[in-house]
Amino acid sequence: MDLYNYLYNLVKQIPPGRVSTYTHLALALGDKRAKRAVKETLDAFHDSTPIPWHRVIEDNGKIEGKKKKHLLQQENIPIHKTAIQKYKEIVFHDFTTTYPLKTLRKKQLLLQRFLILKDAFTTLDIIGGVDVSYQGRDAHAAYVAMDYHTHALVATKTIQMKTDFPYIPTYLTYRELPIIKHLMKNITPPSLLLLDGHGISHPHHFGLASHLGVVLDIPSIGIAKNLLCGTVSLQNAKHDFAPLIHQGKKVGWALWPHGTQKPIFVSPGHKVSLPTSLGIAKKMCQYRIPEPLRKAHLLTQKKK
DNA sequence: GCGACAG
DNA sequence: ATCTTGTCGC
Repeated sequence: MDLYNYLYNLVKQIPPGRVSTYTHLALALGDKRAKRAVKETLDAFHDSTPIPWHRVIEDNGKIEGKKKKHLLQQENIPIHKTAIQKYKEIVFHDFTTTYPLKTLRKKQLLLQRFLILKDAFTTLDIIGGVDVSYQGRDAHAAYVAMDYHTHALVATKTIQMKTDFPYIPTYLTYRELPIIKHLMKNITPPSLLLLDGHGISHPHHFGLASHLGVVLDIPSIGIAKNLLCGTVSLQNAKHDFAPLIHQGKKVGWALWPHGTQKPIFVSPGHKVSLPTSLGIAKKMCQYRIPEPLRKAHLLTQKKK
């Protein structure tokens, strides 16, 4: 799903003499969570695509930027200072759309039925780690495989690819799935895969690590540097970890490797139990970030 | 109640 | 994630 292109086609629907807002476009994409992504996408890429980006403004009718103001005035839109006059009368929100994000959410929930949250792996030899970095729409992904017991480096691979989906909270999978799928082609499957993001500690219990685990059919664990949902149960904390609770259910752990100030958040992806996910994450931590992920991150940075 | 929200 | 320099501390 090329969401950038889908967004561009929505923007093209705004007629001259009318304006729309980041939020209305996000709703037309299917989720108001996409508001930030809409703004960032138009700000960053409007130069490289022929769309009337200047007709998209803030929800309050305020205009940021001289260039946008000038272009709107050329279309006879009355502006006083930074505010559009009678802006509510010219706001366009009657988009023709199929709400692609709603469709993706449904697919996410269908796949979630295949999720297994028990230890369902036979061996534990090779631990893989995947990380992706970006410069504009250019994505670099790296895979690092290490021996679970000796921590010896076993394999690495990096690839480059164009991204067709912006970052939207809770839809991270759809940004990174294409490049990670490509990255994992023709690779000896590891016993288990570490991913940069959440597993079941996700509003719909199906974050990046869970989604990729199911799609690739590989046991997986999510390692996140920030919380997406839930709270850390500090009253149940042990020396270096505490359970992560979301809607009354345990969905992962906050882990402080080697007494670090800021924890990492560990959650089962697929075919791994809660206790096992914590144990493996802890065992792979030489620094704050588990070693296969840390090495993968360094590789993607070097590739740019 | 409202808003924010992994990377 | 990315934009970015020096700097405080083990």
